Amino acid sequence: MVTVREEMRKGPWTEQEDLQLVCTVRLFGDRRWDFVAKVSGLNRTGKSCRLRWVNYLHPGLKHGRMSPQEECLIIQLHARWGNRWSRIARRLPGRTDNEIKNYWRTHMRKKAQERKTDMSPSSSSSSLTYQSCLLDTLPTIISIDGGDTHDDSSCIARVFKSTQSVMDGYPMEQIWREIEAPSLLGIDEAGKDKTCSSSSFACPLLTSTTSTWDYSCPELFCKMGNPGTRM
DNA sequence: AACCGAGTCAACCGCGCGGAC
DNA sequence: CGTCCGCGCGGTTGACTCGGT
Repeated sequence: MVTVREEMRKGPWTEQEDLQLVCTVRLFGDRRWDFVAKVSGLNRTGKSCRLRWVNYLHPGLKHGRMSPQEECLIIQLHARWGNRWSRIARRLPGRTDNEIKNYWRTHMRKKAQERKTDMSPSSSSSSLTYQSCLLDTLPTIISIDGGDTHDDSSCIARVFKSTQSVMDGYPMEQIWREIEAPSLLGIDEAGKDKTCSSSSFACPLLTSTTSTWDYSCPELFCKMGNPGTRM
């Protein structure tokens, strides 16, 4: 018997692999990834399978550009929690931590570059700052985390609404310039965040505790129609 | 038409945490 | 109580796309 240890496959997923993974997850659930990886016949690690599922195949995921509301929410939540992408993602239905992380990095890099070339003091002349906006809207978010709000969708709507009104007429340009000092907000970056751990605000389709996901969800197979497609 | 740089996004890696034994 | 193992998270990388020159 030749005991050649087969190399685990890496790199982009094929349509066939996606299909295999989806079938296996349908059968066994999305918790035991090592097991799923084994029984699926995919020559992939459990980790890789989980990542593919969470970031691409999971039903309910949105793909495409962030809406202005989502952008605002990301800014606010990042100011509050820092790089806790998974936590931020739970507040954004259909978005993954990876997506948000990528989005943030892309924009931060861009804005950092812009700032480098634009260090003129006049740029900070505005008396209205993003942080002051944030202080206005923060209670809304905190009330969601802390209070036992029950209706998720109405919570989202409220946050979006309040952020939108506050951010109205406030250029994203300036926002990005000001977001580097979240400590100014008096936010406890140690992030104990006791309140949010029990929050019921998370997207029902995205929470990591969705072992009870309804496998009959038709979206899955809509998605399977165009696996791996880029936008 | 070819080249180049910036932007985007999927995927990998390493680490830490928590549960099982 | 200590060790092992699986999972989740955050950071990073690299391939691909697109727009400008």
